[in-house]
Amino acid sequence: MATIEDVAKLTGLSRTTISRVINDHPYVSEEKRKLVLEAMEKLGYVPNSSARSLRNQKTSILALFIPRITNPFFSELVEATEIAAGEHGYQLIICQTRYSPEKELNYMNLLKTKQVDGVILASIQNEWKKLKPFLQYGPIVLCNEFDDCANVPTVRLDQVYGGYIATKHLLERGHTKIAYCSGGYRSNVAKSREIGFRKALAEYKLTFDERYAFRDAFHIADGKRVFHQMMALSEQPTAVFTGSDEVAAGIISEALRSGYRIPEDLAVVGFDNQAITELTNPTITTVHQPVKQMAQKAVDIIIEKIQTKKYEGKEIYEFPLQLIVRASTVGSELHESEA
Amino acid sequence: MATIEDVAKLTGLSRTTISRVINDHPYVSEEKRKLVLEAMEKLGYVPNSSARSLRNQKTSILALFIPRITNPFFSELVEATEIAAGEHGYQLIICQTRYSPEKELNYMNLLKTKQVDGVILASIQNEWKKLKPFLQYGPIVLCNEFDDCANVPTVRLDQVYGGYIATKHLLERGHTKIAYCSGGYRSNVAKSREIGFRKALAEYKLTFDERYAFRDAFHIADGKRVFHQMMALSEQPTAVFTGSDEVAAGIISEALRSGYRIPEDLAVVGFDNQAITELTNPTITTVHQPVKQMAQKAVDIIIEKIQTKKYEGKEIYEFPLQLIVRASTVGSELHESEA
DNA sequence: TATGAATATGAAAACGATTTCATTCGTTTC
DNA sequence: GAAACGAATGAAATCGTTTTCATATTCATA
Repeated sequence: MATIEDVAKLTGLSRTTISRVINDHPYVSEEKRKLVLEAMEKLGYVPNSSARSLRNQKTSILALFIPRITNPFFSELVEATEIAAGEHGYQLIICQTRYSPEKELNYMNLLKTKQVDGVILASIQNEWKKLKPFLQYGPIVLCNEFDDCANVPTVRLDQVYGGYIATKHLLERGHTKIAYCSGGYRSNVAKSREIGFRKALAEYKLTFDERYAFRDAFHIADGKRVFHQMMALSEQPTAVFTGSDEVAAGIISEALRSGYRIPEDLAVVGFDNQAITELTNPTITTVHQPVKQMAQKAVDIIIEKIQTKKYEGKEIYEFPLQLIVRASTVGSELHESEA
Repeated sequence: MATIEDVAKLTGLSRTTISRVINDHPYVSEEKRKLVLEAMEKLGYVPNSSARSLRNQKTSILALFIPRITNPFFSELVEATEIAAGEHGYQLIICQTRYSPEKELNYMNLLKTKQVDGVILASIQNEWKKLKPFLQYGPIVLCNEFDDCANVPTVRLDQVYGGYIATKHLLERGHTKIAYCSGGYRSNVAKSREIGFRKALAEYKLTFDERYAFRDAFHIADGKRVFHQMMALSEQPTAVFTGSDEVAAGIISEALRSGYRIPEDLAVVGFDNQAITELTNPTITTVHQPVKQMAQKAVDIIIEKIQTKKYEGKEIYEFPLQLIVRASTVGSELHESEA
């Protein structure tokens, strides 16, 4: 492989001048610039990234932490983040923690060893005090997931509101026995939605019933399981709030198979507004999350932090959620989207 | 940030000895080793990745090229590849070409600039002669997608067979008017499946009908569109082969909504064996692809190539596909999986 | 015509690791 | 008792850039 030294030799110039041409620095005569560019072309020269990273103390790589990419919500987040990073000349390394605190800490060493310039956490598996020490090595930005203790920029969605509007929608339609599904106990996203859920119940003078709570539902298969668990209860719920469209779809699928009518026997609300919501019959009422905007903002912020080198300091950027009403809650009646 | 020099100073030893401890080299007394480890701990020292990459001429990063990650097939591939890479101490950079030849070539510079040690192509957007020159900079391994001209290791699935068994299944059930859906004209995966499709037709003395061909179907929405296009034909097909479960699900969803019965009025075969196949009612007959095995093999191969530094040479590793029979082709009759 | 910019170039020192080559001890071995 | 060998250590070169200085030239200005 040709190095900058080879180009220097071929042109009879110094490495300095070659470097100036590469980096578009001033004070290079047009004559030499041409000469250098030709030599680079001829040798097939291209600057070595490792050498640049070492000298410039930056890698132009970001790390994105997610539990697993096969969750469509995170697929969408990765897609948007990769595109946004690319627009800034950054590459994206994927870190699947698979809900393991150890794996998460292990991936954090990417920051410590300077293999990446910054870390975007879209999920959090450790207490903040375990993660905080890494801040001395580079910026950490929270995106989607959040932590009240974390003194770093956070790009998030108003999940309390999301849980609230979805639940209120069910309450307005007369339901009083509403089950609650979420993914994970540790997640503050899930906790916030539950707060919104409870808030809506409270407004209707209802209390949260722990028997109706299922906090370990992530996939389609979990939805199917939960449906049967719900139906095994002495007092069956007439509606269910879920933390993801996959879970909602699983519930609906199994309910239909068991001869239940949706939404007459069971109304279902999903979350995420995935393509799957338009697939089932009935289609799924859900909450739309502006993932692209969130990802774009997170990338903008982290690049700013990389440049200013100020990593600490809480900043919250919050985007709104939107209820999308479909047939899984309102049946064949006329329905419309509401904000 | 502490450097190796700081550790050397604190211990009164040379950089050489510190490096020996870091890399577990022989000829370091137990006494000094302890001393060094303590000093590293005390200083919070950790080796700088860029410096190591430069000196060792390796980054421990792989690049994975895919069209877009929100396609569940590629999500699954990324998940498996990231895990396999991690087991070998490699990180994974995601490159979404979004079906653009220019983007693909642009990402290829990661190899040229030595930002990654190797490239795994799970999709191909350029003619091989455009990609071949990059082989001088590092290994390229094809995984899933393939190209007859490419003189590099290829890990693939027997797509001709996949197209064949799915189609034969429909033929055996008496269908003679079978539509064909695939994703992309450029893909050799799609082309191979079509060969298998045609082969099965030929065995039943049937010819391929171009009016029944839809080669631009990727997503759920495409499936819905295709359903209506099929039904607008003067002679409507009674069965349809699709290149993805999403498309199959889209077709089924729209068919049911239009009052068609599946499979009585229209039998549907999907591809990929995604979770979605168990969601629809009826469940979807599909072709299972051993994605994890394929990803694991691709990673093993590329790491071997990185080590041996021999990049050229065709090697084909092929994994089998398997038909999974479900209700979208056999209705309520008793059905079973066949190999 | 001397003076001070502005322009153009290069030598050498970083960046932070690893590796080659010497060197210094002990210990065997003949 | 000298030669040979293995263990333990360090000085300095190296990986391929960028940047800091220093120097040389040109050119306008007083």
